[in-house]
Amino acid sequence: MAEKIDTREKLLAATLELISEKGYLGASTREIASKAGVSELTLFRKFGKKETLFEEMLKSHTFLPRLKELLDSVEALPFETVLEIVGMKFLETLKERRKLVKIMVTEINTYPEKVRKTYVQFIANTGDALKGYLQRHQTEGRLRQVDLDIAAMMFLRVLFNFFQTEEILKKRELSPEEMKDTVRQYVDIFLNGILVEKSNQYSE
Amino acid sequence: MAEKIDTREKLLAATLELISEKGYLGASTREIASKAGVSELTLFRKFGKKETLFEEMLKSHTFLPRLKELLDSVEALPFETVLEIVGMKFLETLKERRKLVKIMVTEINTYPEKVRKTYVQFIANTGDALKGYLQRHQTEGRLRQVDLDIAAMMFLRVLFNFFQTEEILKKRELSPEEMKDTVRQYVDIFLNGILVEKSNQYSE
DNA sequence: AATTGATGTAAGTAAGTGCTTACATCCTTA
DNA sequence: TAAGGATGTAAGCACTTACTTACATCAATT
Repeated sequence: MAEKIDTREKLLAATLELISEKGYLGASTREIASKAGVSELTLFRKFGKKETLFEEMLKSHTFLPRLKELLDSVEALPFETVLEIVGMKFLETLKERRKLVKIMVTEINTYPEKVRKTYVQFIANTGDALKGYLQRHQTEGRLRQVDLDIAAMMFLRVLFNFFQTEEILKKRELSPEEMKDTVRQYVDIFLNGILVEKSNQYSE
Repeated sequence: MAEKIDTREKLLAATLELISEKGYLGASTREIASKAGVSELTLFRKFGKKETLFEEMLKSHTFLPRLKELLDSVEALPFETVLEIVGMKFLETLKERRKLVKIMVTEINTYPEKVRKTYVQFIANTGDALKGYLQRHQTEGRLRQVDLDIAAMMFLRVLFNFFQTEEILKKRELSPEEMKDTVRQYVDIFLNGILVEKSNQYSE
């Protein structure tokens, strides 16, 4: 009877989809059940109430920012490259979890703590990992004495807002090339901003 | 009979307040009218339907980013100071329009075009003004040859996301001192990132 | 063959929603 | 003082919502 799990997951997927499109209040349990291809009663048998369904969906579609491992593997590469890789990975994860990101941004009113938790789990964790990487280089004198909490978050804030504006607000699909270009330009400015020495590759 | 206008404005204010708290669907016309201290019927007599009320509210609470004038008046000051002033002004405006900002971010699903318009009107205009300022200095060789559209927006994105995370997501009241400190650190990195010469005020 | 567990259909409930209608009460202006 | 316009109260309508109850189906397990 493998349907048991399957049904649950179909419901969770439909919930993610519909709530990201219409919001928590706009997505009715009838429609969610219908999209999942099950009866509404099944929805209530599995989750009891809509609120629980929403919570379970948030739990199940969590971010897994495996950035620490990634950073270890690219540590030897030049600064610029590492930041570009981190930036791209960050944007790609946002894109992959597009619907969840939209819900996070949109449903702060619905269940503030749960949504906040999901957000922090992803953004703050990524920020910490990035901060750790920068720290190693700061102690070796390659970076200026800026606050690395602020600096790491600054980098992610730019990317997050870029994603939010283009993909969520403007409903525009970002191509990999456009993402890469954009990340490059942000990295250029950001890196120059925290490096001790100018790289000057753009001097005319 | 000055009440005519007063009633309208009380309704618009209540709409802003309630929709920012509970979302468009969560804020009922009954509750809006009650918060405005008028009867629900009055609401419908003035606005016909909820959708119109929402639209009028968006129109009435528009951003007026008088940044161009501000930039003219501080043009002679050092770079760092100008950016700090612009950053603070930007954050202050976001704070002042806190509820509207929240609605903009939250209600993309409700009326995408209207919300987008409100957003663009504010952010893009501020970005343009800032870009103009930077451009004058770039042509005089003080700034590196970075794309100034990207650069100006980068600065605003950091601040917007900072505001969004702290004030909206974490529901934390930012003090002027904290805002000033934060802006300073972002300006420091950003400015170093676009300047031709290092300012080096942080070298140990 | 009997039992069990997951699912379905169908009908319904209580509450809330946006919005309307009918009628009354003011206050201001002519 | 009469008229008009803005507001109010009250009732209600048609609809949707989250959620429930009663009963049936059907596959896999025992």
